[in-house]
Amino acid sequence: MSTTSGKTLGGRRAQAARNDEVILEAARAVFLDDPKAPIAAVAERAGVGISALYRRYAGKEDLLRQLCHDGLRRYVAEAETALDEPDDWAAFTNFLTRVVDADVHSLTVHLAGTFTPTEEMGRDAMRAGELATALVDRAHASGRLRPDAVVHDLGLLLEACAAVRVPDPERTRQLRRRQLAVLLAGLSSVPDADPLPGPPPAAGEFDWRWRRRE
Amino acid sequence: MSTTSGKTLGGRRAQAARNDEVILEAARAVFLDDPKAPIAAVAERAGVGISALYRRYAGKEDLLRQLCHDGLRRYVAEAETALDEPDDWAAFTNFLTRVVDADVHSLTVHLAGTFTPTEEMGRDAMRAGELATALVDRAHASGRLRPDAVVHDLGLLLEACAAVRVPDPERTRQLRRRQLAVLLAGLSSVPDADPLPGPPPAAGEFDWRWRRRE
DNA sequence: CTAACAGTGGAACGGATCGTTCCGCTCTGC
DNA sequence: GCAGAGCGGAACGATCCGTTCCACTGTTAG
Repeated sequence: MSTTSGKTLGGRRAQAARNDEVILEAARAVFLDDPKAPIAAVAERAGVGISALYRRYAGKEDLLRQLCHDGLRRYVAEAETALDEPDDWAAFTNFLTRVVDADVHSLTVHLAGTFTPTEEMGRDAMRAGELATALVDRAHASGRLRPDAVVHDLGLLLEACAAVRVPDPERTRQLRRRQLAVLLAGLSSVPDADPLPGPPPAAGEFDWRWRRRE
Repeated sequence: MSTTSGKTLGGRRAQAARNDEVILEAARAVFLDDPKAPIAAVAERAGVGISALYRRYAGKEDLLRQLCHDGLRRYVAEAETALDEPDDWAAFTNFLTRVVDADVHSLTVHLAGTFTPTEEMGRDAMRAGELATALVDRAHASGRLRPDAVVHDLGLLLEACAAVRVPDPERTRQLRRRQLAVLLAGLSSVPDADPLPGPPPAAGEFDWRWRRRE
């Protein structure tokens, strides 16, 4: 193998570099399945020892934080991509489909509270909120989103989809798409529908998860 | 206080009888909030010692089983009540509203797997399935339920509502009603709607929770 | 060729949690 | 007044889990 500082590395270095990916992937899979899985489960799933984990992350909290932040960035990225779509309603539905498929909700909200967030995460979360608002505004403009739906109804919607879980991941994805279809149908404007009940979900009502667990 | 074997008891006996209720209520509240809360939390919430608990139940599993069975019976009772309603669609929606309000789903599905079920529970679960099917059939007959919705879509729906959680219980109820409204709107038949995607949820797909945790 | 070392596996440790038991106390019912 | 039902809560033992530590291995610089 090449030993110089070229692109491809052989031996230990290469294995180490590959482990970076393998470990992150394993962590995603494990914590997606169970937000409070032990760290040893991640190592086992990755097929490495525990040391390989602690060499890369200061502790469990560090790993969780990174994972959550990745999820948040994914959310923002999907929103930005969706905003490029010319059709207002399609932008809205495509965004939700992508986010549900990627299980971003489990990576962000369900992991919150298990670590102290960074300031950058706060900024990203704010940006995420702005982008979501923009998507909802455009969906309203298209006339296909029922007028009494608000941004924070997305929180309910994503929670509902993330709650669908069966052992098989692919089947989970299918059932979530079905759930999403029902919810989107329910959020579509129809001539004379009863208005949605109760005070609509408000800004701070879902932040409680982000506060440090007691 | 009367000491004879009349209806009202005074002193210790009365306190003990009252504790029966208090403890069950506390257990419901605690395990509804967190399915794997420690038993001590129940005792604390009830304002009694741990002994008072173990005097009534052989162990945690016993308590959980009873709680879950109660939830199942409640589900059946609500379904039977709903079936008395003449209007087919109203029977369907009223049933769901009652079940969601009572948080029956958290009492049954979310507690499953933490104990070995009894045969009677199996029978009740089967009866619950039959009643739910009857309600869905009538809803279909009314023409207001979209034709491609199936019984087991109720599982998704209830899961979605149970997933809504905020610290305040009353607010939780409001938000769940809103979620339910969206879902019911989505399940309502409209002239030319896209069919729901994917193979519909099937019979055995939600039973995995009832299998003993590995 | 070899000494230093980055990278690793996994045993071991210490703390936390939780179900259950047990003992001593109180107050009732006879 | 006494036997005992009912109870509070400390104590115990079993897990579980995050983190540390050490011995080992293959690589790489010189």
